[in-house]
Amino acid sequence: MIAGMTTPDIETTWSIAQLADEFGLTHRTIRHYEELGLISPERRGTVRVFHRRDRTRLELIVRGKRIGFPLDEIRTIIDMYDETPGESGQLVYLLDQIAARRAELELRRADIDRTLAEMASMEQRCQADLSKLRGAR
Amino acid sequence: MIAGMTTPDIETTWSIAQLADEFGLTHRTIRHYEELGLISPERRGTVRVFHRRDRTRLELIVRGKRIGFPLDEIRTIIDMYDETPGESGQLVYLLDQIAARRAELELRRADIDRTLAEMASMEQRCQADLSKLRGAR
DNA sequence: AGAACGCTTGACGTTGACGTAAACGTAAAG
DNA sequence: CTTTACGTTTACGTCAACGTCAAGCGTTCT
Repeated sequence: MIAGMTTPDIETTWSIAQLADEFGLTHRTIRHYEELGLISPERRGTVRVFHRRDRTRLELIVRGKRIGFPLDEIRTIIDMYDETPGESGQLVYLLDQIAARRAELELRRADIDRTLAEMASMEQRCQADLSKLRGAR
Repeated sequence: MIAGMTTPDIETTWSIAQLADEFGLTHRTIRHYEELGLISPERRGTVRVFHRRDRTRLELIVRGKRIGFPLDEIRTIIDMYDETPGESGQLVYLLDQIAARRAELELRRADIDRTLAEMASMEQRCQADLSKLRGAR
């Protein structure tokens, strides 16, 4: 009856629409990521076929975006994930990259923590003021 | 000799150049923030004079940018800081805003933590591979 | 007086990250 | 066989966040 509706578990490839749906992206966005080389889905004729690798890369992309990285940087980051450098120089380079990103991330986390702390204290003040108002009524 | 070089402690206002320097921004950027209503420095004639309020707002802006917020959102956030709402409705609204931003921030923090964890494990693997290579030589 | 600073306002340019519209291919369903 | 659904490329548009001149004003140093 409805094709592709049953046994979604064994499914090992995805269409652009499925992934767009799953990650809340548009087709255009996904194609854009391909243009920038963030993903490179298989082509069956002209049609894009996405494998698990593409799916996980998309996952990393949206996470990177939530964190606030630009797409270029995201590419270098997710490229780090599935590079398997056998050579020593490459390994050192990768470790450098990791250190750099890590520093950046920790800076951001510190910023977030401070902001969260300030918001907590703001919330305290607000609720104090509010209960004062409620008491005065 | 050099004007404005001595006793920088008592200084309570700043020029655009000083703040640009201090925060690593350009004049254009600061003016842009003013155009968007993120700051509103005093005008002495045509010249901008920045007070401590503007300075702290700039501080919050750059932090917000590091976190990855768009300038619009940053404005609503820093506006929360120095609003003193006497009315109950405003207080509730502010509390809502705080909750929303807070949720967003915690999501980002979770993303960052996961990424940091993955990077840590990547680093482990890399260093293991590296010491293997070094041992084999 | 004149040159040099520092600051100002336009106003157009650029980059990143997509949106959007046009025009077309393909394959199953009615 | 046409419609419908889903997919494709090409190409121009848009919005945010500035960059980059150009031209001018007001002190201050010389």
